[in-house]
Amino acid sequence: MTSVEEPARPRGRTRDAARTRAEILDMATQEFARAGYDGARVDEIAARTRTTKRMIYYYFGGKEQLFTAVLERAYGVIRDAEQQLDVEHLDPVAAIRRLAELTFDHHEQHLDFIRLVSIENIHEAEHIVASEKLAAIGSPALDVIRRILAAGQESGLFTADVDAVDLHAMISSFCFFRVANRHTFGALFGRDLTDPARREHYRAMLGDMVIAYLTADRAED
Amino acid sequence: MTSVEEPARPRGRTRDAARTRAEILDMATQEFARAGYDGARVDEIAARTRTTKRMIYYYFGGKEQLFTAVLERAYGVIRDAEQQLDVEHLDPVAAIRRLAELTFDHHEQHLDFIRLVSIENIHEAEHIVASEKLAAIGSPALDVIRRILAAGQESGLFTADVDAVDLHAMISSFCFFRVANRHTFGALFGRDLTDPARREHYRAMLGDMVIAYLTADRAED
DNA sequence: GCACTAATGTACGAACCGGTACGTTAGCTA
DNA sequence: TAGCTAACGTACCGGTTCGTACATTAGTGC
Repeated sequence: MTSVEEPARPRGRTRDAARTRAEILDMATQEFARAGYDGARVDEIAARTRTTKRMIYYYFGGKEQLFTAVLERAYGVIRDAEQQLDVEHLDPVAAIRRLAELTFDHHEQHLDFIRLVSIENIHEAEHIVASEKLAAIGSPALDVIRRILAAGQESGLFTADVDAVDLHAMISSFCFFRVANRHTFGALFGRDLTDPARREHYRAMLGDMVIAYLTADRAED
Repeated sequence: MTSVEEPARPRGRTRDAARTRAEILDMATQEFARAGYDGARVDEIAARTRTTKRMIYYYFGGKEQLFTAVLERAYGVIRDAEQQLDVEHLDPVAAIRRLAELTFDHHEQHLDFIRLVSIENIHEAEHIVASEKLAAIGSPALDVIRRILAAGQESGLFTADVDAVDLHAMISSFCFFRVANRHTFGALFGRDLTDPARREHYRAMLGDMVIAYLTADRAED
């Protein structure tokens, strides 16, 4: 990728199945994220690789399967990142805040992934549903949230009656919306939600919101 | 739309520019929302109207302009609904909660609109940016939020340092995500965020979250 | 009732695009 | 080094799809 190719081999197309496959996946990710499933062009993906369209069909079978493979890899990256989570040594409040911040950062750093998820939702998650890999991918983050939540609720720190899935949805909502809808939001309300100058503001706002919700005084209930 | 057509006119195509235009717009909204911009088929839109493809080009010019017209009308509907907002007679806490609930309901009732917004974001809001109508559409809801927020902050009820745009983003995030991403979320986490049985739960959760955030004890700051 | 135009229908073209038939070669193995 | 196969390239096909040229008619104004 970093212009290291000519020196290694003078001319003749070397054969490297793994590299070719990975290169197709990389370019396909970019193209699908750029234009959506129907807007993406198989020829365009091929043109950006060092191989030809023929190889896309050779390795993946077709456009549909290629998109599924792109999704599988993208979700795999997320899952791997979630497995690195290390927040359980913190007290529940700090742990949840840290988790929210990491989710925030992750969304910001994986713009292509956010687009792929939006696109997949337009297609009603049909590729995910049909994928065996994605059916069983699980979510390490959910387990982490579950344990922190249990600790916080047991100690009486957390008053809210939520489970891990709902809390995950709450955190993801804000992170996802901020990135995915920044174009229409910016155009209509004149505010760029991803302006670096406001990044810390929104990151703190998310943490404040989640903690306020979890620890709110619920005397009135 | 309710099978009232044959009795009125026996056969010959009656001419009604307004009706034809509106019918095209209706079907285009459905088709674009169903399949995305590139996935939508002009022929399919035409087939669902009582007129022909020719009329789409006659009235709108092309696919691109048709999509812009669809967006313009969809956003117009939202704006009109927002102008009906009547919550300022309530105290700030109740007013914000009510506003959040109305936003929640509105998202749930306009699934096509949510999809169109997702699609427009994939295209980086290019149609909105290019539309004069949408550039000047404004947001009545923002003004309402601004006033409630000012009242709440002045009285000391609201401790959070947010402005109307950010609060609107917070509320919209949850409402939008719940509907727009329900397919991938459901497939991956096994929970249907739009299950009617959980509707009240999420509606209350949103209100709780926003109010908790706005009124949180910020002694530690 | 005549003329004019807005509104509508038909038929078709040309480019695009996913997919494939067919041929070739690098590199490993025996 | 001969032979075999995974890996690759070229050229092309056929259906799809946006868009339009051309013909027609309903309704309106005079």
